[in-house]
Amino acid sequence: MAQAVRLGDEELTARQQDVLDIALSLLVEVGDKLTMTGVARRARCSKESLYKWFGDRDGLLTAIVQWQAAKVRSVPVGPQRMSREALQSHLEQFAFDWLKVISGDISVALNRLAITHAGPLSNLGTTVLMNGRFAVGQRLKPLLKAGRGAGLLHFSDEEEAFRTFFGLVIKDVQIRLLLGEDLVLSETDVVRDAKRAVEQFVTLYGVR
Amino acid sequence: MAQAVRLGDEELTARQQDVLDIALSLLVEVGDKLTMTGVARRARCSKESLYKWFGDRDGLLTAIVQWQAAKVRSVPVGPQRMSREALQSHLEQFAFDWLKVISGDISVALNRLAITHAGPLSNLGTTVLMNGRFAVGQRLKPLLKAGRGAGLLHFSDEEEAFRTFFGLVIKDVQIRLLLGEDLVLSETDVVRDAKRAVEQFVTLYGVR
DNA sequence: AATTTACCGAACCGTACGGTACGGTTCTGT
DNA sequence: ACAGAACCGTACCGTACGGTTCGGTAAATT
Repeated sequence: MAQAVRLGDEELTARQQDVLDIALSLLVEVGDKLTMTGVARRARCSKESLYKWFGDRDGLLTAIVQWQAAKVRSVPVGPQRMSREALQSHLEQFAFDWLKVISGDISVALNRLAITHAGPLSNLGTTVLMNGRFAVGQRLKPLLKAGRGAGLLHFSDEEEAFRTFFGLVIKDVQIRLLLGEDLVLSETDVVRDAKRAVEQFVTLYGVR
Repeated sequence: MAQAVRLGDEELTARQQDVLDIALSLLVEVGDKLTMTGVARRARCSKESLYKWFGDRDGLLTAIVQWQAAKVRSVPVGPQRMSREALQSHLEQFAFDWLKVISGDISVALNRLAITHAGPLSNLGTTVLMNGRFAVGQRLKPLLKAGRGAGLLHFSDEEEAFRTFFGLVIKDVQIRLLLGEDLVLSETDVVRDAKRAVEQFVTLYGVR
């Protein structure tokens, strides 16, 4: 038996992980027209295996989302001593990474998928929300609190501060991409936008 | 022949307008599971008429979006003399209205629909973008420029100023709603958020 | 070697839905 | 009053796709 990786309550063999990667790339190409037959053909596996592994189509889609989410988890920033420059630099790095992810093909495809199947029937929307906006909040808030602890930031409600950071960084980028606008963000664009967002955030929440 | 209303290159009879309203309400209920048979049954018309009037399913969806967009157009604000209080009040009103629309069932349903069918094949995404984000920009920018003309605001790039306003007002509300989160915004919530967004915007772009 | 397990490929089934055809009915204009 | 257009309701067709079944194959297990 090949190496298995735990994911939620399931464990995935290497083969199944490969299939999920292939299915994800296919999803990026064809969007919601992703079909079980198509996945099977591209992954050179049988539909029977897909149903055996993932239950049904919704199970496959959920597995794709969770598998991608598991890959994205990154290291949390520790609440170390914060200089003003270090805080600014961390925030810029954060904004940069986030913008990069949000504007990537994979993020757009997964968010489209989850939005399409949003509703009480499927939990895809919840999953994407938890692994997207929520997870980012969990990683940013310690940084904000460290900044406040060092006397560099001032805010009473960390959730509200985070949501403002969200707005300043993402602006209208995500909705425009989701609606299909051909918006190309060069590396320098992203760097500039991230810097400006942090600058504005510090203007609003910075001390002195 | 009943009264006809021009819409794009088409003109719609009163009956067709009724059908579009009914189709829209059905869309809000069932989302992307909207079916031609369902529309025909709810609207008490024949499928044949639907196809005669709107061509195909995509034509019906496009007509729904355009019909709603035509109803939403509101009066532009004139570039009158601006006091600081008047500008602030106008911006707050603007933010309030916008948040209200974005968080409404109809906006969520139409944006979901357009995102689902985004891509080079259908222009639904473009239509929603043009009548949503773009139209709002066209209405807000004169207000911003009037504020700048009165020496109350400072910015070099009005597009950038608008996008910042967008981020501060909408924050994560739209994406959370699109992903199916059961987010209830009371009237007082919206008022408070709109005020805070304008306050922050003025902090960033206000003079003195 | 025999048996079990896991898988592939392909054929197959059921159904939902987009789109069309057609007979009957109401509306409209002369 | 009458003709014709517009429309309703429904039956029907074709297809795409989710899901199932089955025969064949190769590797692992006993």
